[in-house]
Amino acid sequence: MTGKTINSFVKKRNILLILTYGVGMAGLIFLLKFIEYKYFIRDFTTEMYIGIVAILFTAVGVWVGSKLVKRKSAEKRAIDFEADAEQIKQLGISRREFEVLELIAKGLSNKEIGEKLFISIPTVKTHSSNLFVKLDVQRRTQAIQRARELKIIS
Amino acid sequence: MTGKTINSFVKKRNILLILTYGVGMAGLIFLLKFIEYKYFIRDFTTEMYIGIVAILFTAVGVWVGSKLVKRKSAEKRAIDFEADAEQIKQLGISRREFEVLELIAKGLSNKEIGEKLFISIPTVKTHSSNLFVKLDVQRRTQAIQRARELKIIS
DNA sequence: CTATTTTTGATACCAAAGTATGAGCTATTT
DNA sequence: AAATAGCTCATACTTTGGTATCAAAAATAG
Repeated sequence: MTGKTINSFVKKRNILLILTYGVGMAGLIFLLKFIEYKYFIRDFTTEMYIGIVAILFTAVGVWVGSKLVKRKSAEKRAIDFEADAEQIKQLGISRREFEVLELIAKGLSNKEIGEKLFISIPTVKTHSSNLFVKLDVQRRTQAIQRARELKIIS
Repeated sequence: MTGKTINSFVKKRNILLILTYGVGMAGLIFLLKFIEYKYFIRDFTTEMYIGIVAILFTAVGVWVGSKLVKRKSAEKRAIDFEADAEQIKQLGISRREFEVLELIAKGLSNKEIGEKLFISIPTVKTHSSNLFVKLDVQRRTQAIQRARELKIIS
């Protein structure tokens, strides 16, 4: 769950992607050569031929470009999501406290949180109170805001 | 601020975009022709020439593709943002109630909201209470959650 | 100009949230 | 075995939040 693990994962995926594109492009060139020599044998003028190449490779480029951008934003999201666990540990937030935080952010009352986690209201209050100290806030609404800033909840 | 206004705006932008790309491509083709006839005059083999065309147009395509995707997501965001005003009116949320909602979401207490808006605590309570009815919630934490779902706040 | 909505405020009361303190229990680590 | 950390719960108290009801300016629409 460390940054290095995810980074190497992303690198592997990118190498695969580039390979795929490379093979695809080579295939396209081969296809063009094949068409040129086997079927039309110079029936097309050089201009037309170049036009076809330009259109085809523009299309390939558009596809690659959109893929790359989508992948980039997906990586960004992955990195954002990863920041969570680190932050939680760094702030010393315990497992139970985090569960309470999530339910607070969902808008549950202390009573509802207690029912959902099978603990008493005083216990919920203890957890939330400790949580607020660790998040350096006074109220649960602030805790929601803060936790979202720190990306420990969505 | 209506949907139609934004849609026509977006259409205009897209037409401009396509024109720009078209002119750019035409310019590239012209440049290639220019190079072909004025400088190299068949010094390059057809294969090399096609290779250059393929690489250039792939690059153009990648650029166009990424631009298109970025524009698409930007439009999506604009549409999401527009949904706000509509929803707010549909729910009958008043200007002042919305201001209170925003400050609640920022984690402010009723007292702090009152100070910021220069109104008394009872007034803040009146607004928030009416707001909760319109959002169909019981607590301010739920209101935050609900308002985010409805995209009337970020 | 009048009708209506919005905004403002008060009072009273109850519910929920938050703090402080203390304490028992259970793993885990040293 | 002892220390540590996390989870649990209780009691008491204070603060904040939320509802209900009423009412009066102020702004806006018709």
